[in-house]
Formats: sequence, C-alpha cells, structure tokens
Amino acid sequence: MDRKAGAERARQAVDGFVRVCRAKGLSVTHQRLAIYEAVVQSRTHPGAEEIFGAVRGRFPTISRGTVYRTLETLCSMGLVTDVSRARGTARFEAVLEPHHHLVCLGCRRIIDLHDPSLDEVVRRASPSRGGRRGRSGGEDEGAAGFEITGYQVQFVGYCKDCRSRRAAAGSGNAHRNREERHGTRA
Amino acid sequence: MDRKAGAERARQAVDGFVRVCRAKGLSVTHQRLAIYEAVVQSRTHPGAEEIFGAVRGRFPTISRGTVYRTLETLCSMGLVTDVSRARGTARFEAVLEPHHHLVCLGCRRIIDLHDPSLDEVVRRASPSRGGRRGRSGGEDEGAAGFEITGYQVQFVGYCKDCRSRRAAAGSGNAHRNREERHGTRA
DNA sequence: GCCGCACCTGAGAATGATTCCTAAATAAGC
DNA sequence: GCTTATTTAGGAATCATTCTCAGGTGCGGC
Repeated sequence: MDRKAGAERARQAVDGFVRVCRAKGLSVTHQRLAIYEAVVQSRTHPGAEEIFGAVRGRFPTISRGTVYRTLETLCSMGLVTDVSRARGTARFEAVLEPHHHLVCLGCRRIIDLHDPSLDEVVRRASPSRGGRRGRSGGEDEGAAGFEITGYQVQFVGYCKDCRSRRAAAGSGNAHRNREERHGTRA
Repeated sequence: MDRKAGAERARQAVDGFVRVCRAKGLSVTHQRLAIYEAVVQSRTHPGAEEIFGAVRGRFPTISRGTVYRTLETLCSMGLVTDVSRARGTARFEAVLEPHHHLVCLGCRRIIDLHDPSLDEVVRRASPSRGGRRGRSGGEDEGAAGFEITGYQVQFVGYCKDCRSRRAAAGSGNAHRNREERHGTRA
C-alpha cells in the first residue's frame, strides 16, 4: 500500500513535470526529469552536490553545471523550492533585541522588522512548547527532541525600489537582468 | 541631539565591547574594535566584504582573514549576530504546501515543520497587511512598500543527534570541533 | 617603562560552491 | 528523416570563505 501510493505519487509528479515544461515551452530532457525526480524522492532537503551524486547513478556523464542550471530552471517553474531562498553571503548586525527580517530578492537588502506580536505568536506555536503539529501526514518526525535556540520570521519579496525597477523593465522585458538572477524566485 | 545620542550610544557600545572581551579573556585589539564599530554603525546588515572596505579606511593593511575571523569571534561573544545563521549551500525541496523549517546548526539538517497555526498567525501580523510595527524607534522605514511573496518561520537549534553528541563532548571539551564551526552560534 | 609569551594579525595559498563558456548532442516541429 | 533552437558535458573561471604560518602586539608581572 505504501509502495503503491509512492508509485502513484511519482507518476503524478512526472505528469505534472511534463505538463509544466510544455506549458512553458521547455524541452523535456532525461536529465531534467531525473533531477526533478531526485528532489521529489528525497526527504532530506538535498544540496546540489547530493542531487549530482544521485543523478549520476542514471547518467554517469552528467555535469555539475547541468545540475545547477536545471535546479534553477525547476525553481523558476515553481516545481521545486530553494529552501534557503534568502541565502547569499554572510550578513551581520549588532541589533541584539529579537526581531525579524524582510529580505529583498531583487537587491538582497535586509530590512529589520520589530514586531513583538510576531514573537509572542511564534513562541506560542513553537514545537518545543508542544505546539500542535504532525497533522499533515506525520512528516515532521525529526522535530522530536530538537532544541530550539533561536528563531526568526523571514519574509521574502521585493522592496519598493526593486518593485518599481521591475515594473519599469516589465514593458521591455524578454530577459531577466543580472540583478534578479542571484535572488531565488519565491 | 541626534548626534549626541549617537556618540553616547557609540561610547556605550565600546565600553560593552571591552567589558565582554575582558570577561572572556580576549585581547582588545584595534582591529577587533574597528570591526565591531563598523557593524554597530551600519544599518544595512553588511557583509564581510563591506566591513572589510569600511575598516580599511582606518587600517589599510587589514586582511580579509582578520575580518572573517573577528566576525566569528564577535558572534561567539554574542555582540554581533549572523543574520543568515542558517546559511550554507543551497538546499532544495519539492514540497509545495507552505510550511516551516527547523535548522540544525550542528549537522545542517533541515526538518520540515507543518503547522498551519503558524501560517495563520504570521499572515495576520504580516507587514503588508498593516500589522502594527515601527513602535521600537522607527527603524523599520524600509518596510514601507515592500511586496511580500513568501515567508517562513525558521527555528534554529540542535537536533536530537547533535544534542547527545554535544552532551558527550561536553565533559572532554576545551575545543569546538569542526562540525560545530560551520554553524553560527545563536 | 621593560619583558615574556600567549594570543593576534597579515598575506596569500587552498578550498568549496557556484557560474560561465563553447562545442557537441538532442528534443520537437515539420 | 531533416532542421533548428534548445540543452548538455566538460572544464575553466569566479567568488566567498577558510587555512596556514611567520611575524607582531596586548597585557600581566616586574
């Protein structure tokens, strides 16, 4: 039953993949499909290197470049998410009071957000305080025994400047500019 | 008044810095102080490169290595925070339903956390929905006009395995092992 | 104010992740 | 099957970060 459900889910995923590729005018290559499947099958939030390793079983000659390129493509198709979408170079601050962040995916700006009501709310739901969870299929096993030392609510999106820049580029588009590339689409 | 308050704040920061260094048995070097001041004075969540540039005005021969090393030291002293403390290599997933993450600073494991109550609550406080904010001194100006495309609550800490590993290492400590180094202390 | 030494820094090499480049291979429409 | 635009393989290049080690410096004791 478990096996059957898994096979069914895999088939649906492939179907969806092909449909989305067609819709976006992208070729369905074996490599793309294999990389997508590798992400779908993994429960461990794999990195590019792990996916490279997994796919190499089927395509011994696949290159890292293909893996990186394809993962970016999959993200922009919305089939895969970059968990660390606000990732980038290390960024520091000396603000010691607890607070949260708005991260601009366009220019990588980080804006502090002080809102005590967010803290209150997160603290209440925090898994270490017995917040209810596991209702969605029991996927959160690893959470047991986790010691939480900190948290933040991270909002991602586009700051005022980048919004107007994007709006301006909207008319004469046909390409994504370099600045947008380093942000991971949400 | 603004200027005076700034100077006062700066002096307090330096005092605190010296006190913490003494308490931890660390030398108070000019470079450390300068790097700390650069972080304190910046409102923009600077990266290592920016701090390097800022400090080079005073210490033309300072090296990047010193900047990186010192930032790590400041973080472990608790004077500075690595905003992207869950940072690392890119990590992907194909789970499309909204959910949150537990990030282990020990082994970099990422655990999904499905808790609809968190979504609900965060959505209610979201700055684009007019959540109350700016009460803490008006520092959140940049938030105006920000378009939010996504968010996540990110809990950082130590998973069960890493906790027991740390506990075991606790008796025979005197050094931080390599595995802990790549995590930013909370 | 001077000494010793453990702790720090500077310089640059090394590493690791990611991106870029180009020729060869391939999917998709006809 | 043929054509062409898209995609891939392979490897060089880039960028952030870490490591190494020889020389320099803060600081407690005299």
